[in-house]
Amino acid sequence: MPETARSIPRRPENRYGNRPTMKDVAARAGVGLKTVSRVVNGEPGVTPDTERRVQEAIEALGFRRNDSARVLRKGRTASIGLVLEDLADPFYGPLSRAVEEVSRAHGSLLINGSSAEDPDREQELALALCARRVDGLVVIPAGDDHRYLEPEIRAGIATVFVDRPAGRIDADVVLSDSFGGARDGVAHLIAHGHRRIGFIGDMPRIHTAAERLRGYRAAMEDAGIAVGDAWMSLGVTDPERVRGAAEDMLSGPAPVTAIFAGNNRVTVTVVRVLAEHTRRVALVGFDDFELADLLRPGITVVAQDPARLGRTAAERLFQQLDGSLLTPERIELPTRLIARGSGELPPED
Amino acid sequence: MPETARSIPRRPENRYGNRPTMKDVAARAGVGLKTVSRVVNGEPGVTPDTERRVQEAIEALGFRRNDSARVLRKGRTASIGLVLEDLADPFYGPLSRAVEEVSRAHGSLLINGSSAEDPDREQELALALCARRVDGLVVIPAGDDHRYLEPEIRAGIATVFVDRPAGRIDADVVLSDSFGGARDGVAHLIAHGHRRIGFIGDMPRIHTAAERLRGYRAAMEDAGIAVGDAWMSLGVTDPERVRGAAEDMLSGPAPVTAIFAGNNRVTVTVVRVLAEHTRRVALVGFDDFELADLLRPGITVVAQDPARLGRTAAERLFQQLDGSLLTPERIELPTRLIARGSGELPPED
DNA sequence: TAGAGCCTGGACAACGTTGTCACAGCCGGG
DNA sequence: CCCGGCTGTGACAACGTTGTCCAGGCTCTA
Repeated sequence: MPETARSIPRRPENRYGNRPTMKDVAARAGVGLKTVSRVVNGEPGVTPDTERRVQEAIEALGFRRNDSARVLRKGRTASIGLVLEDLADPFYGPLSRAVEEVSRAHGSLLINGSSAEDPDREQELALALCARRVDGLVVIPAGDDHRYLEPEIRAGIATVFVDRPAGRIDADVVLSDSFGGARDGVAHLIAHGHRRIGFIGDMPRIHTAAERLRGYRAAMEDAGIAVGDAWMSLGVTDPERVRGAAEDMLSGPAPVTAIFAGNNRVTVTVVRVLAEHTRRVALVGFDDFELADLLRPGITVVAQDPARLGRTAAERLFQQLDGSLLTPERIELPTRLIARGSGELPPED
Repeated sequence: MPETARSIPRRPENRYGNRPTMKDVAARAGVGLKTVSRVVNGEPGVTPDTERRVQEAIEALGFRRNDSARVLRKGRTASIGLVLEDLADPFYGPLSRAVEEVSRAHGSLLINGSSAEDPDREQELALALCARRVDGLVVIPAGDDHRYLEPEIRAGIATVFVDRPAGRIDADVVLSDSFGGARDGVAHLIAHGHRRIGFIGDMPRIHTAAERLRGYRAAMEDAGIAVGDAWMSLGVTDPERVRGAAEDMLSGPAPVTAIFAGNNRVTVTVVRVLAEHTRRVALVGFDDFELADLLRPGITVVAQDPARLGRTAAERLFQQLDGSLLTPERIELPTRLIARGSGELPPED
């Protein structure tokens, strides 16, 4: 009596391309399922001899534990998510690398994605990561309303925001001191004799951009300088428009003699524009960038420490996970002014 | 008779901090488990009225599907892994961003990690990703033996290597034409009159480094120039030693009049060294980098297209997954010489 | 040598989801 | 009025692992 296909409990080709499971290993080694589990996890209570047999079977079958099942059972995924603005932005390289290092030190993997500065995409990404049940989330906000994360946080997903604060929820935040940095940078220009100082920055709906603008205003006010109508350019971000904004400030009857650039992309564009002018215009940029010291003159910058931002955030995340359940806090890291020449040029009319 | 604790089927605080499950949603909506599943997955066959009730329950409880369980059941994780050398290296930013974009277009998440150029760490990472049952793997090799991936590939994990070839296994590979690029770059220097040309590159055990060296030798040989003993520096990689190597080539009785730099980190260091010398030395670097055009002179480079590398690799990966099960192939992308000044300087003794 | 205690190993349920299948109710045609 | 099919719904098993618990065999002591 041949067995019919019907009578065989279907094992439909095991969709991971037919991977061996612990059951298979157990059968081959002639031991129980749990014993294999113990060997795989290095749990005690297995005779050396049994262990060897199991190891051989694992080797022979090419078994690798299925972490999905493990996660389902244990509830911890040993992975954290990172939502950033753009993986390709050099500012975020060291930041994510630092997050990764800390994560690795805690035995976690890093899952990440770019929001491309789009709030909807940020939300979509963050929630997808939550559906994977990452243990924690490091978010560089694109949007300004993060209430959508409330149920997740309540459900125990650790969360830290970096570089920009969270919107409308109470959460851990790690920031650079954008206000103070910008104020110092502008004050530096003022100290070198400038009065007509331009500011080019990102959209003020971005917190850091707003803070830097505030720092600019504060420094000007401290020096008793009234800000000219045409000295500020807000919300321009693509190179062409930054270029236009810079040209505008540099022309007219009373052109600026110095420019403060709100982030490194703006700085670089401004450097290009200034290279085309004969008049020497002073420049201080927010954010350091590679080769800033090699240009002539070197570019004076207000430097953040992206690696430290990332490290601090990630460490805070794992503190949350360790249960040292601190109340949400706002951590501001100091910036550092690096004088390289461009910020020390005297005014030239 | 009060129920005793024993008699209650244990629901031990549900370790995801107590997340609602489909069961909870079903109970609340007064429907069956499977109906909730149907609603969540947008499957047909649910009355609008029932669907509304379920949606309300989902909303009220803050339910989010547990993808771990889903993965366990379905066998596809909708995520791919990327093992790269260093997240913080600007060369890999656009590459990983491109992989991410393609991945996203296919509805997959990206999990990544840095090997830090350490073969063991590469293996550890790749296997950890396999244990998570990523659907596919994009690897920038650090090591030169990838046989450890054989069981995984057999088990159905799609795999593509980028930037450097796989070692000792037959797999898809996407590369830049390092040999041709280096040959062209060196030929460019020769065309501008140089005969004594130095080469500073990475360890020849790295395939790209070896290929670039080969390109250098080929160009020199084509021009009938015998390579001087002191003209080559291989395997130096940290800035201090690159600096030393450059200084060595630039001193002595017959110093080089031009340098070919094997990758962008070397190029940048060489730029720094040359800036300290009065003698004008020509320079061509492999890899483009931001601001190369702003330096004086601008730096002539052999440019790769990292985004295209990443995109090509990721697309190939998803082709493997789609089942258009092409045989492993080696794809070489062309490089492009960008003349900016430093490579066109005439020899100066 | 019997009993207590320890050590090794295995049976079984549970994690939260989805695929399979069956069933109830309804409709229209014969 | 009956029957076949169609539609919406739910019960149940299975995915691969780990935690719990118990059994059997061993050693050690009285």
